Amino acid sequence: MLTPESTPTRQRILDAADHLMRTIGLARTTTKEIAKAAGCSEAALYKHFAGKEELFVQVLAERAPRLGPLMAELTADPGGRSVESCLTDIARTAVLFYESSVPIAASLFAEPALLARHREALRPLDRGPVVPLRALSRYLRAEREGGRIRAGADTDAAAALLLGACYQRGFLNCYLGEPVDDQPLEEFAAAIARTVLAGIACDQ
Amino acid sequence: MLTPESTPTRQRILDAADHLMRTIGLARTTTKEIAKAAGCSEAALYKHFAGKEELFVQVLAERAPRLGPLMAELTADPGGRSVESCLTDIARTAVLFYESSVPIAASLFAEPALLARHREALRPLDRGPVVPLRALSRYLRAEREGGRIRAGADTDAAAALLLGACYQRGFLNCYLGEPVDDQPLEEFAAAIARTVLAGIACDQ
DNA sequence: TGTACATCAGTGAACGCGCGTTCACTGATGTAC
DNA sequence: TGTACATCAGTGAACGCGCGTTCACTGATGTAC
Repeated sequence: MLTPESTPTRQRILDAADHLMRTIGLARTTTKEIAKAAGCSEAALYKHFAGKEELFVQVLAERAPRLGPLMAELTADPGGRSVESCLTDIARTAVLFYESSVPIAASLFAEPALLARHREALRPLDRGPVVPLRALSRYLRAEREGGRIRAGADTDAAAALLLGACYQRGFLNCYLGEPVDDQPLEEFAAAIARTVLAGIACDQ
Repeated sequence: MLTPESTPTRQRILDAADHLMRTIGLARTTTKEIAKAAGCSEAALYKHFAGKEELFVQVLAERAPRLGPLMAELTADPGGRSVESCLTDIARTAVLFYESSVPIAASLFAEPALLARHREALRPLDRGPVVPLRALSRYLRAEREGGRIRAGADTDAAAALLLGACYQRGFLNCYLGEPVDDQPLEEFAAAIARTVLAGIACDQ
């Protein structure tokens, strides 16, 4: 069944806008370009959205990738595998996620009014960029109670370090348009996981 | 003496553009607004710059804050103070620096053509966002040779962790328009410095 | 069943506005003789 | 010294273009009787 939100044309418009924002940039993503990419008339945009800003807000709400669910999977069964391999998986996933979300998220700084509206949509506690930080800290606390992380370890700081490194790497890859250095992703993920863990793991 | 590059009107235009990009955003920073803020006519902009894009490129080249020099200061005399207090200083400085540079740097994603031109200006090895990462890694290597950092420690990973955490915090403060959490900057800086150091410092 | 009407997604063409840019010009300062 | 001309920073007004948006309309599908 077709709810108003899942009507095919509407979805094609959102897909087209999302794709254009990533490729030609927010500033060049005009109503004309969106309509052309979606295969409809410009007028059709206004049948589905109140205006251009409203359309962008919906793209952000409905097309933004989410790291939360991915991390929930990776930390679902903490007992089965080593903390280090778990953190390595998280790091690899996080870099790729940030690489995909940075181009759109960052470009909002060019339109503060849009950024402000988007912020309102992030108010719910289970949304927004802080969620992964809290989820990782929670996972580390669980491991601390399980005795695999040192008793005095600062799990918030460890989470900020690991995800921060991934975030910066994802951002810089986009910003520089090429890999930051010649270190493969897998190696980077393993190295930061190992190094942050060295500071918080129990001595064997 | 007045070189063509330091003529007063030109400087006022650059200042005005820089200020507007930070406040009303790249998209709303029009030639009309810049001229008004700089106290000159729009036509005057074209006496000093070939066009709007050229003006923005110069703002990026001449007004972008630099973290490198600040870090050079902080790591100038490594012997005198503890590594932990040094890393704490670096973390505090880095968060503030990133907070100030994110709004403009990020908004370039809205105009990929501008981002591409800016990247060319970052080609010199002593410029660009990778410089602080390398500088911090170099400092840590020096400390490793001095015997205050463990022999096997991965200084690149440690640098990526510390500055990455600062970068993400700076970005999120701007993105969310309010502090990420209620932890004061000083506490955050101390916590991540301590935690990353725990993984790489020599056991006492 | 056929017929008359309602609903609805979507269109082509036009609209006004604000943008970046250019033009012919001005008034002040410097310079040659 | 005065005079004639050159240079230069800066201006007000206009320009065309592309943008977001709206308008009257169409053709297909659903519905009452």
